[in-house]
Amino acid sequence: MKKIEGKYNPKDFEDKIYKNWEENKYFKPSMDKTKPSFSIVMPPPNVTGKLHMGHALDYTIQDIIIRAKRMQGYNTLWLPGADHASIATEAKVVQKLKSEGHTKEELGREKFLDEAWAWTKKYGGEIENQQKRLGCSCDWDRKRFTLDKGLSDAVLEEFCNLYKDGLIYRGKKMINWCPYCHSSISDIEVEYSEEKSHLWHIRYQIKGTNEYVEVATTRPETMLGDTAVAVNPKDKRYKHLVGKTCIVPIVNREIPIIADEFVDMDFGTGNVKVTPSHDMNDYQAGLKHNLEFIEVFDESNIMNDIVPEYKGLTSDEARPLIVEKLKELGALVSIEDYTHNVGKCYRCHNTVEPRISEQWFVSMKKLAEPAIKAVKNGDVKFVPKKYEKTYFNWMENIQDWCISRQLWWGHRIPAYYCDECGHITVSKESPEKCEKCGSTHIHQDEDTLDTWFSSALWPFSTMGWPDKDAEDYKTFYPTNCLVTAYDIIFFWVARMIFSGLYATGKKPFSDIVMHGLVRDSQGRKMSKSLGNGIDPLEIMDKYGTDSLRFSVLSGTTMGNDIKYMPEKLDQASNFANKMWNAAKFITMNAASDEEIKEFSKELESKTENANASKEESSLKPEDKWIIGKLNKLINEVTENIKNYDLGIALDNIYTFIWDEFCDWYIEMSKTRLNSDEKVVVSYVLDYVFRNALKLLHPFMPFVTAELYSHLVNYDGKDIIISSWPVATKENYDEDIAYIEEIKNIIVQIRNVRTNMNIHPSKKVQLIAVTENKAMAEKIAQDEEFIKKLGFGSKLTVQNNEDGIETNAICVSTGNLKIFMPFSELVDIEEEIKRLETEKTKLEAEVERSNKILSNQGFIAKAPKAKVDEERAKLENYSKMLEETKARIKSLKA
RNA sequence: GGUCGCUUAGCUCAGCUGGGAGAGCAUCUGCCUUACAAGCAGGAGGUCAUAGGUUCGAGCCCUAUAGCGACCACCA
Repeated sequence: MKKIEGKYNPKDFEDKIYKNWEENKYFKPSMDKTKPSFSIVMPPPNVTGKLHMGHALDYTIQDIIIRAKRMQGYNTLWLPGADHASIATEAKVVQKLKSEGHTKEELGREKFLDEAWAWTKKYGGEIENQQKRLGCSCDWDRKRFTLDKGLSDAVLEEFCNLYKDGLIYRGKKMINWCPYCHSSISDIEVEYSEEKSHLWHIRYQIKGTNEYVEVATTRPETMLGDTAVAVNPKDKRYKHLVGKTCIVPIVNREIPIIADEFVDMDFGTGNVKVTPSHDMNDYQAGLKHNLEFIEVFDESNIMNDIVPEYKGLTSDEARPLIVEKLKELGALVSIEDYTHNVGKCYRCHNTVEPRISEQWFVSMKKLAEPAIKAVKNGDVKFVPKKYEKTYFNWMENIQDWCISRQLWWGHRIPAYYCDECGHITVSKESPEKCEKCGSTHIHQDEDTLDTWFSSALWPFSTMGWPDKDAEDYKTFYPTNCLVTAYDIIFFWVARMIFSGLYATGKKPFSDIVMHGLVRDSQGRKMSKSLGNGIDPLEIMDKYGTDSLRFSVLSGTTMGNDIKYMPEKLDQASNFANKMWNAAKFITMNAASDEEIKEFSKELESKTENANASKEESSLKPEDKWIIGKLNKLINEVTENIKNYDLGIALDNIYTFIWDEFCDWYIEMSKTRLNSDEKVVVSYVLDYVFRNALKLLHPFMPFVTAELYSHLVNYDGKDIIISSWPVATKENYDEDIAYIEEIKNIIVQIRNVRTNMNIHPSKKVQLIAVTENKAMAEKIAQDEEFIKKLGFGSKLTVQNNEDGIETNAICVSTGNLKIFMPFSELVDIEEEIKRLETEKTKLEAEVERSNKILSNQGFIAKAPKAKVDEERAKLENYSKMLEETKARIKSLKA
C-alpha cells in the first residue's frame, strides 16, 4: 500500500485523475459483444450554454448510472452532445450584430450563418470542459451536435417521411407569434404570467338606433380589427340584438351581432368583441361564422394603415391614443382594474401575439396513439411513476405541432415551391425542377425547423440512423434510460417517444428518470434576474467535484425539487476527509501487500472448501461482522441503484463507512494491528474499505479513485473499470448478532461513565457475566478491543455473579452483563436513581409487549414470526426488569 | 376551472410491499483516546397538518378539510 499524506484536498488530484481516465480511454464502450450493452444519451445542452446546478444534478445522476453499469460489466455508452438551440443562439448572434451596428437582414442568410458558426465555435467548447470538470464519463469521441451532417440528414429523412405519410402539412392557421424573435413559436413555448392591467368597457352603437352594446376588453387597440360582436344564445338580455348590426367607433365599421356558445354570460358585460385576426378564440369564431379577418398589426406588432393616424405605432404606443379617442367619442364607458394571464415567449419573455400565418405543422393525433400505448403497456417507464399522468394528460389532448420558425439558424425546411404552378416539392436533395410541371423556377422555403424537431430524434440520430446498419445504432439503440428534469416532458421527452416509435419502430429508451429542479435555499427558481443562482464551478473550486455531487443527491428523492442547502457541502467534504483519514490509518498500519495477498489466497481456498468449519478460519467475529455488514451493503446499494434510488444508496454507503467501518471496525482493529493478527486485520481493513470505495465510486469518483490507488491492488485495474462488489456466500448472521450485542453493551458502559462523570483516563475492571458458553468464548477472544472501547483495566468472563462486589455498576443486554467495580468512586444514590429510570423504561417495555400479546386479533392474524419476535422481547425485558429490581433492592440494603 | 404533488425534530429533508420515528445542520454535556477537532463519546428535541375510516396493527392505505407548491387550460 502507498502511504497517504496530509489532509483531504481535492485540488491535489481531481484534474490528474480525470486526465488519467481520458488517456486510458476508459469512457469508451468496450464493444464486447458477449456483454449486454447499456446506453444513455445525454440531454444536449445549448451549444453556447454554461453549466448550472440543474446540469450538475442531471449529469451526476447519469454518470452514477453509467459508472455503476460499467463496473457491472456492461458494454457501456454515455453519448454527449450539444443542441444548436435555434432561437436562443440566433438571438445572441443578432444581439452581437446589433452591438456592431448591423442587422441580420443587412448581412444576408449566408453571412449570418457564418457568424452563427463562428459564435458556436467560440463559445461552444466551454460547457464540455465544465462537464469534464464534473467528472462526466462520457465518450467524447462520439460527441454529436444537432447541426452535424449526420444529424441533419436524419432531420431531412424524418421530415420527408412524415410529409410522405401526410403527417406534416403546411397550412394557414392562427399561431403564437413572438414579435421580438420575429418567429412563430409552438403552443408549449408560450409561458403565461399574471399581469395587472385593466378591462376597458366600450360601447358600440346599434345601427339605426340609439341603443348601444357594451363590450369589455383587455386590449382596446384590437377593436380596430373587430368584425363582430358575440353574445351567448341563451342570454335573454341580448337575445333581441342577435342579427342586428353595430358600428365600431373610430373606424365606423358595420359589424354583425352573432350568437355563440363560447361566450360566457357571467363575464364582463356578457358581450364579446370579436377580432378574428388577433385572438385565438375569435379566430375560431371567425372561421365558424365566416367573418371578415382584418389585420391591425404586422409581424413586429406595429400598426398598419387601417387608421392612418396610428400607422407605425406599436400596440403599446397606440393603446392610450385609442383609449383617448374613444373617450372623446363617448364610446368609453369605464375602466376597471383587472389581473389576467399574459402569454410570454419562453426565450425572450416578451408578450406573444396570436397571429394568422402560414406555417408547417406536424399532425399529432396519429403519432400520439402509439406513444401513449408504449407508456400504458409499460414498454417505456417513468421513474417516478407519477409523471406518467402528466404525460398522458398532454398526449391525449395534443394539438398539432407548429414546427416552422422564421429563423436562419437551424435545419432549413426541405420544401421547394414552384414559381410557375405553385406546387410544393418536398425532398431531401435540392431538386432541379418542379416535380409537377417541370419548371426550373423553384425556390426553397426560407424557414427553419423548431429546434426540438431535431432534439426529438436525438436517441437515434446520434447513433447513425437512418442507416439501420450503423454499428452504434445496432448496438446501443434503443437506449436504456433517459435522465432529465420534469420541465421538459412535453418539449422533449414526449416528442422523442413518438418520433422514435415512428422513425425506428422502436421505443427510444426504456426508463425515463425524472429529476426535479434545483432551487435556492428559499425554494425559488434559480435565475439570472434574481441573482440567486449558485455556480457549480465556484463550488467545485472551493469544495471539489465530489462534494458538489454528494450535495445534490444526499437526502433527495428522485423527481422531487431540491432546495439547495450549501451546508451539505460541509457534510460532503467532511465525509471525504473522513475517508481520507481512514485510508491514512489503513495504509500506515497495514501489513505488506504480499502478506495480505497471501492471506487472501489462503482464505479463498478455505472458503472454497465447503466443509471448512468456521473455527478453521482465522477471521474473528468482528471481521465476520464487518464483512457480513458489507455484504448487506452491497446488496442494498446494488438494488437501490437499479431502482434509481440514488439518495438512499448514497446514504447507505455513508452510514456504513462512517458509523460502522470507521467508528467501530477501525477502533476494534487497533489493538490487533500490533499483534500476530496484523495480516488478518490488514486484509479485512483493505477488503472492506476497498469494496466500500467501489460502491461509492459512481457517486464520488475522484476521492474514491485516489484512495483506491493506495490500497492493495489485486488485478492492476483502476477503480473506474474494476468489477462491482459481490457479496460473499457466507452471511455471518450469528457474528453480526454477537457484535451488535457487544456494541450495545459498550455503549451502555460509556453511557454510565458519562453520567457519572468519570474521566476517560480512569480505567476499571470489567467482569463479563454470561451463561452462554459460546458467547463467553468469543468475549475471551475479543478481550483486547472490548477492554479498550469499554475503558477497562482488565476483562474477565464468568458464568455467575459470585465474588462480585455488591456496589459494582452493572449494565446488561439480557444475555450478557458487565460489572464494573468502581468501589469508592460510585455514588450509590446516583446509581439507584439510574436503575430506577432503567426500571421505569423496562416496565414500559413489558407493558407494551403484554398489551400487544394480549390482543387476540394480533395472535390470530399477525404473521407467526412477528408474534414470536414479540414473545421473545417480552421474555427478555421481563428478565431484565427482574434483575434490575433485584439490584436496586440489594443496593438499598 | 382541471391535474399532480407537498405538510415528519429549531432548519433542510429521508423513511422500502403497513409491524417499535431517522439523517445532516443547529443545540447541550464531556473529551487533544497515538486516522481524523473537517474529529471522538454521550444527551435533549417529533400527538408524523387536522378529522374520520379500513386493519390485530397506520407516518405509510381510503375519504374529507385546511395551508403551501407545480403544471395544464385560458373568461374577452
